[in-house]
Amino acid sequence: MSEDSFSKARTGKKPSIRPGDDGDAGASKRTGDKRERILRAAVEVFARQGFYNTRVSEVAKAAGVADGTIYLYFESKDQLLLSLFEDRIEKLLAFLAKEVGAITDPEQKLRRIIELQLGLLDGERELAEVVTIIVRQSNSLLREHAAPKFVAYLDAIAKVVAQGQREGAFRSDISPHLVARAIFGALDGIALTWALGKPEVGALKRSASQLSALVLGGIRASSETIITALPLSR
Amino acid sequence: MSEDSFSKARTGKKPSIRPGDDGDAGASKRTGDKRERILRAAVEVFARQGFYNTRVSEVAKAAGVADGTIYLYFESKDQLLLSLFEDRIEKLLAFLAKEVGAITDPEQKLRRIIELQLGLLDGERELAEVVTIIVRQSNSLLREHAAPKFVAYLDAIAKVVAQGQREGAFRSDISPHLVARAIFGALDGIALTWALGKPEVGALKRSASQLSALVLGGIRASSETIITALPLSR
Amino acid sequence: MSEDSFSKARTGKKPSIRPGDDGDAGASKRTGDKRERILRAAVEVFARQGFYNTRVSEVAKAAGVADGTIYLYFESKDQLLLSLFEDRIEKLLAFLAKEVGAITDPEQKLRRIIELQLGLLDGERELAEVVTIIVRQSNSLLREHAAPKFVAYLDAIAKVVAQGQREGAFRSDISPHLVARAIFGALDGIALTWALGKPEVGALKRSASQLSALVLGGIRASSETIITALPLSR
Amino acid sequence: MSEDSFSKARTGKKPSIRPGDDGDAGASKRTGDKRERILRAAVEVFARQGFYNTRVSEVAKAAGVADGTIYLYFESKDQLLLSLFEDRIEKLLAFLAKEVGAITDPEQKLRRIIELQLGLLDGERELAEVVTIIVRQSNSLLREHAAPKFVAYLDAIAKVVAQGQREGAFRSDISPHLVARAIFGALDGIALTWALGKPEVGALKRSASQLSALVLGGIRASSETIITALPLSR
DNA sequence: AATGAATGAGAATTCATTCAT
DNA sequence: TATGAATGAATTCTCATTCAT
Repeated sequence: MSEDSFSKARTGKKPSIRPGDDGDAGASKRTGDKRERILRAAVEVFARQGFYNTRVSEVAKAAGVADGTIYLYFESKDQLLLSLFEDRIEKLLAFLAKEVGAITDPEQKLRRIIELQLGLLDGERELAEVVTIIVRQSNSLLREHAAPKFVAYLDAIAKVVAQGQREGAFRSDISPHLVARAIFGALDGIALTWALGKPEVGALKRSASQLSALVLGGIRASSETIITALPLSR
Repeated sequence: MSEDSFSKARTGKKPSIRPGDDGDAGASKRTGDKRERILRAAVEVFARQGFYNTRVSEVAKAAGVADGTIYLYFESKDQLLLSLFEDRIEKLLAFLAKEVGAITDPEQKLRRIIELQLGLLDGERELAEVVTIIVRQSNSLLREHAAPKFVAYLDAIAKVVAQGQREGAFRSDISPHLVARAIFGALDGIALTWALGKPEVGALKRSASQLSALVLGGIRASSETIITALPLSR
Repeated sequence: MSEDSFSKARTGKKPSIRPGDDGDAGASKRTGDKRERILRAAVEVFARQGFYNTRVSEVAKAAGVADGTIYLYFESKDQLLLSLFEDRIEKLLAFLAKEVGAITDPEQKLRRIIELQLGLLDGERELAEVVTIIVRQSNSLLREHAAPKFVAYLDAIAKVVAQGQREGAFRSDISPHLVARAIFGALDGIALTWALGKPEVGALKRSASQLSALVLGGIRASSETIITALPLSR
Repeated sequence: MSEDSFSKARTGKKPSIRPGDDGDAGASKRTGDKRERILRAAVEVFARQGFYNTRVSEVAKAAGVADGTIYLYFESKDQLLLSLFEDRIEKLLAFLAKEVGAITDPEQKLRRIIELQLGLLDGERELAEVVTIIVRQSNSLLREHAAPKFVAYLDAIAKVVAQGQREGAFRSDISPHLVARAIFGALDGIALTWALGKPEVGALKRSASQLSALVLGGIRASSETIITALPLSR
């Protein structure tokens, strides 16, 4: 169901040497600093206005740098979005590994993941936003460049589901990947409508716990028999 | 968390009398025909390339009309997207009412809705695509103009959930609206990943039945007690 | 978690910081220089081809800048014309004040004004052209934006006439403002036909002195009695 | 001080046979009727909005015909303006000949001309408007196509002045053509400022008589000696 | 490294003109 | 003849990207 180009540079003339385009998260003194400032500004502005409705100059302004500076760190506006995504999802995966790795119960793991993506954990809200933002912006970006990372994220969720199935806690008749997608989508949908309405933190928290209930109710092994007894489609 | 205007036409001068602005779905010979052709072309192209990566001229070409013709039927590119959304979601709601109205069992209703949005019902795939497409393109559009219709769609789903709760078939400790959003999001997520991969109808069908299983397992009344016995969040 | 503006662009977002918007006539190295170059090019091209028959790109070319550069200094093509008018008429008024202020005799003052508008004074021809050009291009511009300045110019002429009347040098039975308009119109008409034919400087000079003779003959106090003795209209 | 293209047709494909493009003023039953209606509508709309700010469709609407119909009578929008001018100025000249021919006194003749161009004579206001309108719209039109007719009009005025000079009523040291241009310009300027302000017929009438006084005072033979005794320019 | 003025390709939109009915 | 829906060339304006300082 989706789409676009995300290729063509407007004029041409690829830049050559950029100061700190190491892709390394570790911020060096000046460089990484600025790169990070730009990324942070980009998340904020893209989240508010959308990628296509954001001018590079707006990101620059929000980052407190000159327009041209952005091109010292990123090849193009598209690359900026892509870098943003890769950089953040990597951190998200790392965070996930750490957070979830410490938990043994699959159910608790899923709760944690849900809270994480809804930005309810610590100061990691920004991390969470990026995934959602990117997915909503450019399918072409997603399709052509970011898909692997995105898939890795979904895989991480799926792995938890698979674990639950192995341990007998979760029903086995549903594909872990489907569950992962459904969870991701549900989270995305909740975030969307939450953003469309009047954002209210309490509501989001409540949604998180209800979604957990819903999802866990759905995959808990006990549901299995009943479900399969019904005709699945018409 | 969001953004834009979706208002001003370039100059002004609203086209007052448009050839076929009857709003009638039945395409008359010349008139409704052309408007409809443009809408159909737009769905297709927007779905493939995304709204922002689609040139008006591309829609025109796909519709087999001249660029200018588009502006005989729609005020602007933005309005085209908006009209598309309003026109289709209305039909979707009507279709939903008809399809779902004939069913009494809430569970079966939800299955039907899921199949509908995944475009698995008859030739109504296009109807379904539009909702997903628009939601992915412009939040501002959604927020400022299309939100009411979108909400109506979610409400229709929520109503089914509420019915199930009243009848005692579904657990009552989860907000029907949350369920609606979650279902919508899950469907959207599934459609997205389906589109990102190599679209294969069988897979989508399987996903539909699994998602039904997941969701129904999650909201069936039997899940209730178990869930609430667990700590809802960390 | 959201996005775009959809507000674009085409219309809003006033260029806030323009490179050289000092309004200062003295061209600094880069800045005022370019704005001034564009204005000068605009006068020239508009004068030759007319506002509506001039493409922005033609002005750009004449100014030796890129098309987009024009929009760094002026909001739109219309604004360029308006700015041109305001900028120049202001200078014209200033020049008028200086030139005419030094003269005491009202008759001599009028002569000077006539010469000024015909572009016979020094290198001030360009100043003069603008007034004539704008008046001929857009009534709406004149009506909606430039009228005050234009009126100020006419007022300046009227003031001289009024002075002459007070001093008894000019007849008092004709409205100073009417005289001002007539003089302006006559000058404009002369310039027009001069431009329509084969421009020849000598001719313009002769015209100036003859027009002075005509006008002064018409408003000199001595004419008064004779005139009023005749039936003014049918 | 002048300009434009007035040439290029937008697409091409010159029409071939038009119903009533005889250039004949005598309106045939259907044809001339419609042609005349279009012309009248054009004067009105062009006068109000200016040629370049008027859409062909607006003229059509004002004339109560379809857009395409205009092209049955006129080759192009440009040609419409041109035809308008030629048609009307011819009538204006004829009217002038009749009106002025009946008068012997040059002074009275000039008064009459002034009143005519200000649209103060009978129902001939429209005739008068056209001259003023065209002169303000497209110099290129004037320069390339209408100049001869326009010159004929100015000549008619000049002739009256020359007659007065021959008869000794007007001073001989001013070129009749210059006087003609000055009168034309003054009238034009008065009409312009009248239109820019709040049109009020009384004011226009008063202006006419004052302008007559001014002009006649300026060219009456009695002014001569005094004038020439002064230095004409700096 | 950083800046931000300048660039110019690209895109939406308009509107004179055509032509099938 | 008349119509007006359709056409598509032309034009303004935007904004990602460059590069001289």
